[in-house]
Amino acid sequence: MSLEHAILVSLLERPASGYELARRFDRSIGRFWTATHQQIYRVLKRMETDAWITAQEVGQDGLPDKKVWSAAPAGRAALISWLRAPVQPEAVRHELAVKIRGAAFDDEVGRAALVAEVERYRDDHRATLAGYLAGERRDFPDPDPRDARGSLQHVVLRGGIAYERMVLDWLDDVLATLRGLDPTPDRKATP
Amino acid sequence: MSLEHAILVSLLERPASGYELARRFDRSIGRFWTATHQQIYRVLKRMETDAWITAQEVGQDGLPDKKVWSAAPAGRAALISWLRAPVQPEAVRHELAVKIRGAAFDDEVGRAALVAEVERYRDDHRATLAGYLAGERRDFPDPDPRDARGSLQHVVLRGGIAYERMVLDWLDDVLATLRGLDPTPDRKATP
DNA sequence: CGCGTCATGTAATACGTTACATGATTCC
DNA sequence: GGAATCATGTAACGTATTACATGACGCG
Repeated sequence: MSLEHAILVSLLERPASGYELARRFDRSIGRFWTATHQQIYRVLKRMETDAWITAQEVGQDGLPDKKVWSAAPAGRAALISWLRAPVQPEAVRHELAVKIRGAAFDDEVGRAALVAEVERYRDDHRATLAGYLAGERRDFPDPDPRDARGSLQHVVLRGGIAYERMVLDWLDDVLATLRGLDPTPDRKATP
Repeated sequence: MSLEHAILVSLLERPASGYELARRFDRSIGRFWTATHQQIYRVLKRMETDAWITAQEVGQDGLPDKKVWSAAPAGRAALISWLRAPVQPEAVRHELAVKIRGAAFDDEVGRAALVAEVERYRDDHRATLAGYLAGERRDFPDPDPRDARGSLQHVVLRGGIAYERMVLDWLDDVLATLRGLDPTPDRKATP
């Protein structure tokens, strides 16, 4: 597991409150690691008892105080030891692929619904790609290879961009395939 | 959730015992949905009580009897209603991306270890791609657009192939980036 | 004055992972 | 004779998701 580690990386990049972390997990870090605020608060609590992070209370004008968390030396050490451990193979969960193979057992109506869903899904990914490209122009207009942190953030972003482009091409392939099918459902398995 | 649905698609494609399903989830279906035998047995039990699937006891020479599961009409109906529901956005978990961004806070030794890990990871993905391409040559040597089931299985496989190619290209980019870094860890966050 | 956002949580339930368990067969 | 595979599970634990809860502030 490594929500802890994703949080440590984020806090090393810049200290943050639990709420701010949750928003980062909705935006930039969410590109490669998702988490909800409930998970984050629970893990922050555990990390504090382990002395991986320390809080600083910060008063705000008109808003309740917030606890700004920073990575402590023990947290940095835990992160580094995890960084040097072998990468676990990813657990793949691709719901759309299940639906596509399932479409063999649905009829014309269901296939049309799936085509519409794939188009909507493609629109989402187009928007994600546009957001990544805008972020790249904003954050990396003039890459500096001596800036390790920036170079690493940039290569992860390029991975997101490559992923989205691949998905968009594949979704075009999926749509062409779905549209080219005979409209009769496959009933071989239940005659 | 949709382990149930992945199982239904698999059983509609071909009835199977729990054990056979677990092996499919290690191989072909595992490309886009992973599950262990413990999960599968638990879900099969639930699906049987819901009358989504039915078992047929099959005796085997020298081996214990096996229960061969098939999708029942209620299961097919449940699958079709799920197929027509909106696709949920995927929850992304990309451990390697976390490690890459974390590498900004590790030193030369840690970066070298990460380079070695990325190379190993790239070898795994090369092997996966080779396996997909071999499967494509074996199962789809002469695609027939009138075969809906085959066309849909094939487009999902092409998605896997496109994904692996994208990952391999990106890993080359990652390696070039890691090798081009200044070997000093980034300590701005913990001065 | 109601809605959205900032900010922080608890509780219940569902899901996933790891380890353990059993017993037969086939292959080397 | 030992290892691997077939076949089916149970138990314990940890993680994730969903719903619920609270309260202050700012905007229109």
